[in-house]
Amino acid sequence: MAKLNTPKGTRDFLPQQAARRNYIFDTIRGVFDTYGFAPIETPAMELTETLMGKYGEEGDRLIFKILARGEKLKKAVENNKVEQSSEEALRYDLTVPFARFVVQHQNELSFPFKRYQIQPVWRADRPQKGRYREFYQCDVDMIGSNSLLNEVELTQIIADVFEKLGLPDIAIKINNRKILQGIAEVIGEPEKLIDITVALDKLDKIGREKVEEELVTKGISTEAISKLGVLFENVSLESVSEFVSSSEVGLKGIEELKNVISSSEKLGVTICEFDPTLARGLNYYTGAIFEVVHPEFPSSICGGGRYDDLTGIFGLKDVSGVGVSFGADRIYDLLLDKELFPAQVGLSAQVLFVNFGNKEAVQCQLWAKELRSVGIRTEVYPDSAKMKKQMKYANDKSIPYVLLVGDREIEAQEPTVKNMETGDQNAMSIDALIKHIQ
RNA sequence: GUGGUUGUAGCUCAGUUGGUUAGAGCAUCGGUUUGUGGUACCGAGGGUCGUCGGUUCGAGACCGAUCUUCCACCCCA
Repeated sequence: MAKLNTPKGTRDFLPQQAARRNYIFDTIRGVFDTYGFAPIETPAMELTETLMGKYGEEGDRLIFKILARGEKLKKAVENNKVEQSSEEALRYDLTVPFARFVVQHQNELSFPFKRYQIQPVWRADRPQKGRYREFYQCDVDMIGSNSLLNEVELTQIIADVFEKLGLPDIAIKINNRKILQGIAEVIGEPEKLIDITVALDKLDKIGREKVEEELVTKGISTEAISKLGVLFENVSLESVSEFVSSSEVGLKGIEELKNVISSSEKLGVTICEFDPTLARGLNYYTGAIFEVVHPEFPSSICGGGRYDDLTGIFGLKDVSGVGVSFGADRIYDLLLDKELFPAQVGLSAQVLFVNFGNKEAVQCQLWAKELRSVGIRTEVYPDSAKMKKQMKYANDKSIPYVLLVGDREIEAQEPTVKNMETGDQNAMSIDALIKHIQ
């Protein structure tokens, strides 16, 4: 057999895996529906210019560019051009395409606009555990409303989704970019917000010294770094509030954060926790930022935040949005590790008709039609293969009832029904079988 | 993009310091059983040892490159 493989970081999904993935998508979609979000879809590829510059330097590098074709490629090669990519690139996430979508269709939408979108995205990243080059994001966003009610609704949605998936032991880590901005202001380095937040994000991972080293390499003054000192020792909500008390933006962030956490708690969502080191590299966040983690999984399984200016880049000012993205592939890996997939996910047919030959198969098709009309999942084996093969097929697919239809059964108008679990079998009319199964 | 790691049958893996025709279990297919699966027994198919190049009389084993896997960075769902 020829050596076959899917491209790096991409996978095939066998029937059971696909069924389990659908279970995740269906669960998430079900929750989104109950909050009144509407589904949309956008193309797998966007114009390169739509994507570039929205994700920071790192993000831009990971965008899959599509090669130019035909004459354009020929010319580029002939002229020794470095740039041989076309105008198109595969989408890197669903949020930026959504912003483009909103601006482009602003006159056809009514605001605040609540949408969800479950589609694959592509990143030219190095694959590792829980990290793929093609993966599905399940995005839910509301745009055109500044209200913190939206943030609260998102924490409810997150809690609902993971409750339904049997994963209540998650934590929603919350921070606010305004607080981080306040910190940057207080230490006198407001321009270095991104560098400071990214470095701070690693505090629990690499420790204070390494963070300070990184800050130095980013050109932040030692004076500013020493001012940060207090935060390294005590990063409670109180200490951070105190730290940013001279910054208007910082205080606003604290206020928003407290509001979201306490409002969520009143609605029974008690898994939110303030994490001042949560930064998230995506440049476009301006307010609340979220990340959902599970103690037994190395990376976040859901993340998002508020973005005030994203549509501004495409020419629509003063429209704020907030949303989160569920990482279906990581959730899949986690559910698999913890063996949390319900057993009935991916059940095949309930009934298989064994095929004895053309004449008998016609009777099977007629009876199968009756069973299907009342919603019983039914197959007719397509070939009059050996009985052993057909029984094995039913056994392999865990089909609980096998129906044998030969001359005797047609004569009596009652198929022989075999219960594959007990091995018992007896003649039964189709009506009796329907009653028995239902 | 940086550093490391992995690759032998569909899957999980053996393969002695380089030495004839590379093995096992599971899976698949066939038979024992032409109207009976899940157990048992018998048998069969399936591998240019990831790929290309090098060292050697001789390479699955050694060296180099490349691809892939996984891991740590970076970043992120």
